[in-house]
Amino acid sequence: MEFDSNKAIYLQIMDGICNRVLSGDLKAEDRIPSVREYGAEIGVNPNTVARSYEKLSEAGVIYNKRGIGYFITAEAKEIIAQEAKKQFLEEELPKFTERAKLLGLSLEEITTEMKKH
Amino acid sequence: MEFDSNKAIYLQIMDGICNRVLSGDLKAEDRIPSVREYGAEIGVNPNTVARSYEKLSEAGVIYNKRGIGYFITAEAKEIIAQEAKKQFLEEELPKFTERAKLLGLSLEEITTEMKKH
Amino acid sequence: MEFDSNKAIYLQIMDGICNRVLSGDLKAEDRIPSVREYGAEIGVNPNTVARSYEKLSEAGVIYNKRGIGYFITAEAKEIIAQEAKKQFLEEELPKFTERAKLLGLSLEEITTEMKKH
Amino acid sequence: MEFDSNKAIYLQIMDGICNRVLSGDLKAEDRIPSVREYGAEIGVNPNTVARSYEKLSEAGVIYNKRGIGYFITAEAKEIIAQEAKKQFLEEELPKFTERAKLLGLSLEEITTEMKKH
DNA sequence: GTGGTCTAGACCACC
DNA sequence: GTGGTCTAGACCACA
Repeated sequence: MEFDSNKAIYLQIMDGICNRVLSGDLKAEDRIPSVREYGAEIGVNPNTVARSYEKLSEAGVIYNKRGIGYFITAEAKEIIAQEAKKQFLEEELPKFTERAKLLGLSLEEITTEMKKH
Repeated sequence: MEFDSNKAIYLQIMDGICNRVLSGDLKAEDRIPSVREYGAEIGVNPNTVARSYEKLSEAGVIYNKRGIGYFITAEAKEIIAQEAKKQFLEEELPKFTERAKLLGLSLEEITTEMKKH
Repeated sequence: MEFDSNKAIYLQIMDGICNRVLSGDLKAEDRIPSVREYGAEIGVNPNTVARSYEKLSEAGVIYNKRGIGYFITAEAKEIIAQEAKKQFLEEELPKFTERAKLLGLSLEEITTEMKKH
Repeated sequence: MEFDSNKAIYLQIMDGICNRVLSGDLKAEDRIPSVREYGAEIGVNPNTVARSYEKLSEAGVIYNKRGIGYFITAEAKEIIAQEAKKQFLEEELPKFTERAKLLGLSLEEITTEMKKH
């Protein structure tokens, strides 16, 4: 797995799991790999994976069954979607539009460009 | 001057100068303040300002006249605009659209939202 | 380690690493010492070593794994050789020949002299 | 006049005058411009030009007639040629050949390349 | 005055 | 442990 070295790895791991939940790849009660397993799989220190899991647990996206592993919560998708949507509309979108404006890109150019993706 | 503590000061200084060039406030051959002067003005260590200047110099936005100071290059505006546009279209926009797609937002919703700003 | 006081230490550190890559002493994916370690070893402030590493990183000769250290890139040797050759043929050699011409030295004299070394 | 910002301007001025003597453009007893004149001509602070003239005087390449100006000495060409030749053969040429060797360039390649200039 | 370099020491996030 | 950033203060060559 490749990481953008400009962003903390544990955050990128969190994003990866959240995105898999959003996309439906991970569903409620699915088990995710142990920190050791997952760390080995993506070539990252288990401590770093543990940090991601800890944060996700705090957020209510996953929960721990002692001695068994981590599982996706029933509310995970909802939590993530809600949080993500809010942040997207209130922070990312305004920043994005302002930046486009500064660069002299019109709304038409933007939408044209977005359709390519 | 206020700085966002989430971003390195030297980067924010660079951004500040680039924006002043983009806005036309700084023009080709204009001299920018000495590292000591500017550092005192914005309450930052001269070394930190020097770091910004060095980076901008490498980027071709400013150049140095020995013993005199730093000056805006003739190509500064072009370089900055080009770089910014490239980064926007190749990195930010794709990330943005992908994120919107993941959140289930349609192109119409996005554009509606963008028009508000 | 000894340094030529006419040249910035951080440049000499860079040269040292580049030469070790060229000679094959350092290969792709090899780890180089941490800034603290290397600084202590050669009697130089870690900040100065860090500056060298940063520059080499920008040049694509080494890359950083967060929290782990710096490693030689796969393209390092190629980049260094190419850059060195380019600089030699386009800058040093012309300067050298012009200087020889100005001093009234013929090509034969030069080559004879060069064979001695 | 253009200067390489990596080398002190006063040294570049000295080189320029020495080269003009070597090439025969400036001959014994020729007057060179006053520091003020020359500074204005090449866009350099007169102090900097003065520094060059001072160094050249020390070296015996030019001499001063009080109130009149600076003149090329009779021995100038000889002094420069001798000094330059010595430095060239003992310092520049060995460095040059070693560098070529390091880059894997053969003597034939070098001479071929030199003939182009 | 200008920038360039270096040292020493500190704090931080991250692994 | 790792590097990234910042401060403070120093010395230097140069204009």
